[in-house]
Amino acid sequence: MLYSRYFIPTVKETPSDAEVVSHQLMLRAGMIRKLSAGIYNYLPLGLRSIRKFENIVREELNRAGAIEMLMPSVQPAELWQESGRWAFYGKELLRFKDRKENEFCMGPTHEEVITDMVRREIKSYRQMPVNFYQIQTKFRDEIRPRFGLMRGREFIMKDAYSFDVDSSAADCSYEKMYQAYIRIFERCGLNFRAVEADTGSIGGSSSHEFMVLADSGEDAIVSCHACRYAANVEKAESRSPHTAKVMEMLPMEKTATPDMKSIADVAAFLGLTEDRTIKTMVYSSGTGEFVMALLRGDHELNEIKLKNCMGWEEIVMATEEEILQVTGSPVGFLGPMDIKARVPVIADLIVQTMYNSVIGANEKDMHLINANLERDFHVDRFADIRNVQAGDPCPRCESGKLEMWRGIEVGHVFKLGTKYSKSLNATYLDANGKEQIIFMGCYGIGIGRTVAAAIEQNHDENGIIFPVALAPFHCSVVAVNTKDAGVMAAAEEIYLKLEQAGLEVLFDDRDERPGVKFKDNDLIGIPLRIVVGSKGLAEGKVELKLRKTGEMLSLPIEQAIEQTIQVVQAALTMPE
RNA sequence: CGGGGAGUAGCGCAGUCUGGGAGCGCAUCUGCCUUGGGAGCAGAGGGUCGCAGGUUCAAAUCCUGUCUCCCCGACCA
Repeated sequence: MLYSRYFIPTVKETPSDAEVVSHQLMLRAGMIRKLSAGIYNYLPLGLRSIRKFENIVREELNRAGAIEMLMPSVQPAELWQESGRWAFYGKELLRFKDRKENEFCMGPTHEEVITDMVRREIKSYRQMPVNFYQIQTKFRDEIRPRFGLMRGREFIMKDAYSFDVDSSAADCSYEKMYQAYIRIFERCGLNFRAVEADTGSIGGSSSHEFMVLADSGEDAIVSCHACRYAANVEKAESRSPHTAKVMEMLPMEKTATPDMKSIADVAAFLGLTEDRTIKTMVYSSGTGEFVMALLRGDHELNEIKLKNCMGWEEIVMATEEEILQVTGSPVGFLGPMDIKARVPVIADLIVQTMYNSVIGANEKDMHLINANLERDFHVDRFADIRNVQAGDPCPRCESGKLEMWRGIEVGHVFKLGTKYSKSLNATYLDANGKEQIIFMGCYGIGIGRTVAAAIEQNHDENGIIFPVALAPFHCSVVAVNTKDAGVMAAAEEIYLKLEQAGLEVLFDDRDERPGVKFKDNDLIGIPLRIVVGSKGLAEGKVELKLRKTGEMLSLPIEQAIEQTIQVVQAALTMPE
């Protein structure tokens, strides 16, 4: 490709509305341009990287036996009404009517459409297992799109759906996809973890997320340093505490803590560490039910765990008025004693092991010290309702401790069970001619998000450092001075030879000063660069520079070509 | 949806408080010059100041409304 005839509108200054590095660099490198909030044009260079990744996904899914198809992005409301999600999905589902006043939506995901197709076409156990996938544009009207391709409203997603005769066959399909995902992200050279995850609104029995590790990630994940356990913090289990040694209970006293509303304030005021306090929080189901949650003062409540524990569909923090109604106390001094309304009290497991704690007196400006379980206050149920912390013991192995990371969710696999096949009545006849419900799994990969995550993980102050597998071009050839006929001839020859070898080459033939070309080549992240200049050429040499290491080699032309080909091929070789 | 911020040339911004010539840097175009890390000189083009209404002799600037975008939060494969 001739740079001068291609279209790479690079930008020197960082656009003011881009916050994270991948967004900034994709804009600066001329890969994307915003059309509207969360909606982007993919410019030629950006599209090349996206296609690269799509093809890796295709190759690995085909290898795993999945079958590609394509579903429409516009979907009829009836299917969503049938599955029950028309009412449930909320404003994220973009709805509209056609000229005949029939209701439609832009597909945010395709469980309904694929299940509808399958229930019409798959009738026999002989037709399974089967796994359909597509790479297609989704639309989700996110409350707050941000970070460029990281969280768009319109975005490209690979979604796959497996159909099996029973639960154990479905587990097998799930495992295949899980392994395919590992290969996909490994081929991209990404540093990632597969973690246990909450199933959220998609539902189903269990799921794993594939997380690219990056400080800018929106998710917190933990992994055990000793065993394979890894989980999203939303889901990560805290190990039930060893039974603590029994301590002598001191007499409880009420003490004034004027205006001390936070745990930090109270602990400091009383001269104690935060782990000696118990904090009390009130949550609502949004439908008039409340729960009081007790946690050790230095711990954080995990709303998802509490929600699941209560069996609620929604969970929201109670408002100050609601708290006053329920407890009779203003926020900041809550405790489980003498509460006005009868609400369940759920305490984190570790509260069982606490003695002589500080707890809100349920009265303005008052706390209790030396409060003890059972003697002084009652708990209805103990449950794991806190977020794990870095350094916590691993819930699966004896010696491990949990490490904490930030991650970008690039893939998610779910065991759906019969959630959709049941509501949409997708059944088959088994070997005995008996009707059975199909078992499903679904599997997503954010295409644009993965490319963005790769940039998030691979960049420096000069720009993107693409892994070879995702680079829009494998290498570039830079002619330092385009007016020098010898330089141009040599550069062109190198360019042609590399292309003949099957490499994707960007030939920077622009009539620009060298500095401009170097800056642009660095910015757009081409892994290898051959620079042809008059000085080196006089000695028959050119320069080969590796974007990643900055390593610079002065080599004879043929050798530079050979090495470039070798490096690219080595990087692209598929595992096994 | 709550809180905060911003819309002035393709990009980054000043000007708005205190009303009166629409500006700066980069980019673009022309010419000269230059060619190993975003050069230099000279010249040129480009903006109904987000939109609508109001106040005024006069509005980018004051008032009202409205739209869009960004950040934080809640929310979310």
